[in-house]
This record gives sequence, structure tokens and C-alpha cells, in this order.
Amino acid sequence: MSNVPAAFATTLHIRDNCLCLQAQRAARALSRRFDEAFRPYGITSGQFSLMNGLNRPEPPTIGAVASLLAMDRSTVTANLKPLERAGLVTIAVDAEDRRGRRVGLTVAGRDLLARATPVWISEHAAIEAELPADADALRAGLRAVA
Amino acid sequence: MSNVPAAFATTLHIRDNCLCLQAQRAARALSRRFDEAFRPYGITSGQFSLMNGLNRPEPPTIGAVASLLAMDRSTVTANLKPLERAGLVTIAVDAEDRRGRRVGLTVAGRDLLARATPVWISEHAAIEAELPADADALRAGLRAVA
DNA sequence: GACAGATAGTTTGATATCAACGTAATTGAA
DNA sequence: TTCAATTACGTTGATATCAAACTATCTGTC
Repeated sequence: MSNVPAAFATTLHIRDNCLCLQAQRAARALSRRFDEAFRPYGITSGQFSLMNGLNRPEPPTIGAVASLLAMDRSTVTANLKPLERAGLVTIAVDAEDRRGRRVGLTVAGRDLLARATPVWISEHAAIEAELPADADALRAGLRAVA
Repeated sequence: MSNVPAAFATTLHIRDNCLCLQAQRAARALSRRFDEAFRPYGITSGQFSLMNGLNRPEPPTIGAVASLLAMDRSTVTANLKPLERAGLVTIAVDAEDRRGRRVGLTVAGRDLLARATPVWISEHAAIEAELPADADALRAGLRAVA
């Protein structure tokens, strides 16, 4: 007789198979790693991804950025605040549709992104090199669930 | 002539290939989905994972939980607060080592976990069914990066 | 037994995340 | 042209996340 509840096998199954948990774990571990790599530049991995998403010919709207990052629009709004305060991004009302906002990088933002990009390249190459399996397959799987 | 910066190709490459970004996207999408499924039970996907991790014969320490979830110890401390306030978990000084804390489920916590588990089973089955590729391969990749 | 170093958690401060609600602007139909 | 429905964002409140600094406890060495 054991004092383990009847559903303990289920608990172990969830612990080992839950894609949500595994994705959270992977996301946290990768974030910490890139956060550390970007620390000398004063940005986090999320801020790098956000700024990279803004680096395009036409400044995107908040909604477009939210879609790109698969996050809530209100989260994008919140995440832009420290970047705007730091003078890295600009937010302007869209002249075509005054409900919308166009978000772009400032010169300082573009410069910081350019300086941080080599860090991403080397760190990401290191991670891919450590992967036992094919990184493309992992990417495809992640894209499928997102 | 275009006004696109020289590194624009790199920007697109990062956008499409960054495992950190892809993992964040997947984690956010999966979280939202399970958050929605668990909403009738008053818990989030993260709280479900945490409580599931506590459902074992010997109540684990904070550090063990942090390791299981691949999160910082201080995050575990923070995440336990709303659960403790809701009467779902208990935190007690470890008699063997008074630096440590043993975290366990209350009767109410165990009951809620039992009621929410069928939701996880059906929701997770639905997600796996939607996956074009092998879920085991995705799990293996996620485990490798975490 | 005393004490330096290591270990386990907590607290603090900043950012991240979402849902729900509210506001402003656009669109489409009558 | 009106005006109801839709769309785009912002705000609020709660939780999540981490690093850094702190406290308490334990361990090994002398």
C-alpha cells in the first residue's frame, strides 16, 4: 500500500508530455540565455525580438506586431513603453487610419539593433550546434502550435 | 534604390529562424489556449502545471519545483502566493533542513487538480490531433533546449 | 566549538502577460 | 447622411518573470 493518490500516473504523464509545459520550459530557458547574452546592450531577448520585428521599410501597426509575436495587443503596448522611454522606438498615429499607430525604430534603436545582431548570430549558432536533432524540424513544430 | 537598411535580410532571417522567438510564440499560444480551457476552474495553465508538479508522495522543495519548471526560484515563490491565498497549497519549513520549504497540495488543491485534469486530457488530445508532425519529436526538441 | 563558504528562500524593482473594459475612429447599411 | 456595428488601441488589475541583494541555515575544516 502506498499513500500515492490514484491519479499519480496521470500526474507523471502530464509532467512528461504536456506540450504547454514543455514549451514554457524551453521558452524560459532560451530567454534566460539570450537575456544574458544581450545584457551588455541593456536589452532583453524579448526586446530584441520586438525591435527586430520593427525593422522594416513600413513601420507596422501595433496589431501587426502582436500578430508577428503571437502576443496580445495590450502586451505590445506595454512592451513598447520602456523602449520608447529609452528613445529606441517611436509611436505615431497612422495618417491613413487614425485609430492605428505606426511603430518604428529611432536611429538609436536601429543602431542598437545592428550592434546586438552579431550577438544573436553567435548565440543562436551555439544553441543550434548543441541541439542533437534538426533545428528545422523543431522550428516547424513550434510554428505549427503557434 | 530602396530605403531598406542593409541588414534587412538578416532581420527577416532572425524573424523566421530564432528558436527563442519561436518558442515564445508557441508558449504564448499554448498558454492562452489552456488558460481558456481552465478558466471555469479559476486557474491558469501555469498554475495547473505547478500544482501538477506538487502532486507527489513527498512534497518537493521550492528548488525542486523551480528545476522541474525550468524557472527561477524566486518565480516559484511568487507563483505560490495566489495559490496559497486560495487555499490550494501549503508551504512548510522542512524539518530535516530548516532552510528549505516543503510545498504540498491541500485537499482542496488535490480536488481541483483532479477536476481540471480531464480538461487537460481533452485539450491536449485536440492539440496533438491538430499537429501535422509527430508530437514526440517536438517534445524531444523542446526538452533538448530546456 | 568557531567560522568561512556554500546552500535555500525571500524580497524588491523592473518588465512581461493577459482579459476585461473603455475610447476613438472607420465602415457599411438604410 | 445617420448610426449601429466593427476595428484599433489604451488602461487597469492581477499574475508571471528574472536578477540582485538579503537573511537564515547548514557543512566542512580547523
